[in-house]
Amino acid sequence: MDEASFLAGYNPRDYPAVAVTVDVVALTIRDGKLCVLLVERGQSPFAGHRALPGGFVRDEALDEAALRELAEETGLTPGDGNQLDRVHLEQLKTYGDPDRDPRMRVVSVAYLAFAPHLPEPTAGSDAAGAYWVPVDEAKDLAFDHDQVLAEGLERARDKLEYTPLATAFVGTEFTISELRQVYTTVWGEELHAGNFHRKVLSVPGFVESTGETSARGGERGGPKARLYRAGDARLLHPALLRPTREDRVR
Amino acid sequence: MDEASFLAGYNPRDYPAVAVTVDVVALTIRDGKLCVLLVERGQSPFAGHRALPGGFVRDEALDEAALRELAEETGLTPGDGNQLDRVHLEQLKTYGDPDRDPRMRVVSVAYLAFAPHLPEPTAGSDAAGAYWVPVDEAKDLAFDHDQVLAEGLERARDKLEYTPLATAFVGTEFTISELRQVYTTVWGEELHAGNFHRKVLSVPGFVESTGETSARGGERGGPKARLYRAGDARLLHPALLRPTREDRVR
DNA sequence: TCAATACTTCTCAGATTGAGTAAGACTCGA
DNA sequence: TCGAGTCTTACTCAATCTGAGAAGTATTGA
Repeated sequence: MDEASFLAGYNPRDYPAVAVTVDVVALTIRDGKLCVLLVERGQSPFAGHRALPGGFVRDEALDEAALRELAEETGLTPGDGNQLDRVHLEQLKTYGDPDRDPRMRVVSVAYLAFAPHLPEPTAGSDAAGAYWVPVDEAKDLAFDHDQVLAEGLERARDKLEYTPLATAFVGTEFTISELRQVYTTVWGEELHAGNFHRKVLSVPGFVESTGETSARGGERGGPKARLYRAGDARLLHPALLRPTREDRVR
Repeated sequence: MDEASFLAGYNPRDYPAVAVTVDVVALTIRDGKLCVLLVERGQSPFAGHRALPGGFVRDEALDEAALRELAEETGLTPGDGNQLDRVHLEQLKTYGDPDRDPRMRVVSVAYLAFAPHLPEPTAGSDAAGAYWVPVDEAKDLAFDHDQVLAEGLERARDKLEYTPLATAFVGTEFTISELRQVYTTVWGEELHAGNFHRKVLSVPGFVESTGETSARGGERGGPKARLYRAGDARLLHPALLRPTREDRVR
């Protein structure tokens, strides 16, 4: 289509019908593992495969559609004072290869969601077919969802470096250790506890002290730890860089 | 829509028709200024306003649609050995507010393009209505394109820090000074020439020497400079951080 | 009570950064 | 042709940041 016909106005009936959906890569940490929310597909295509939760966009903004899908699959109601209100949602990427869905042209806007510990979706609800799966067991997903998940994980790992995203995985009050465990879980690498501590406290606006102390020490011993909450920084400066970056440079 | 009806199959006729377009934020440096490619709108809505180049997605991948739109508006043919082959294209974000186009629901996938010096689109071609505009003069654009441009610029400024993106704005062979001018132009900040030099050469894979020297010195004096080409790094480590980040942290 | 754990702080050497300086190559205009 | 000004490149140095190790102490489970 040239510029003239573009300006002449839209006539979508001249083009094949396109469906627009949202898919959500919802990540949380359960039992020390990074997990993603998946749904079981009952019907063809990809019957028996698992897929990212998602669905058609209605008369709503794309962000709203993503939050709605997440709410439906987790069984939680947004704005209800539950953990869903603390979920961090951001757009990941849009996937629109002509043959990514065998039935028709589907353009899917993928979202990335970071959540603190959410309850297991309850059976009997709309969310009956959804459950949390450790990311390293989430393979063979329907459509191009393997790729979507992979790109979502890469984005999450990167954002941990230069944004306070890690605080979205813990409760409103947390210890430096809990925060460090988010990093080690998502990155799959151990971090030097002392240096991490120094670094987190030295980045302006990353965390602020509550003045309180945790109720008890670690599971296997150790002293009580001071509690912090997320600060007002939107970017970490200086950033918390991953130790072994050289591998990922080229 | 609940999970059951989602799995039951798509029936897009149950939903309002949605059009999918691509819009391109094409950036280049001309006369020491960061410029964006805009087209003039002749028709309502937003007649007389300028807009980002874009159009409907056909039976093609989204990336292909973006490259095609860019080719049509610049008057260049992809794969033709011209500068278009060196353009770096990446997806920016998808915009889909229900009322962003007054005529119907339009979901637009925005792309960011970084180009070395491209020719001015020639009059008489399809690209007659397109021209390069310094980004600080690109205001009052049609639809939500002010916002799209703003987010594209922010992305470009960020990516200069941790990717070798700057090399996409210069020729295949360039001097360290030319590279530094890309940074100062995009960031709008002066950089210490000596430190920049040291830093660029110390980042593995950022640039590699050609062994050659520029044909002449700077416009107003100075010695000839060594020539480099882009290296094989995809990420800069350590990154080239902007000097005044504190302002942007919260 | 003991051994193990782990929060927090400290130390120290090495690397990196920002700011300044300097030698020499080059351009332009007088 | 010469001199002033410009620019590339390299070097210096103090301040800061980093990674690695270790110390001191509080707390846990056995």
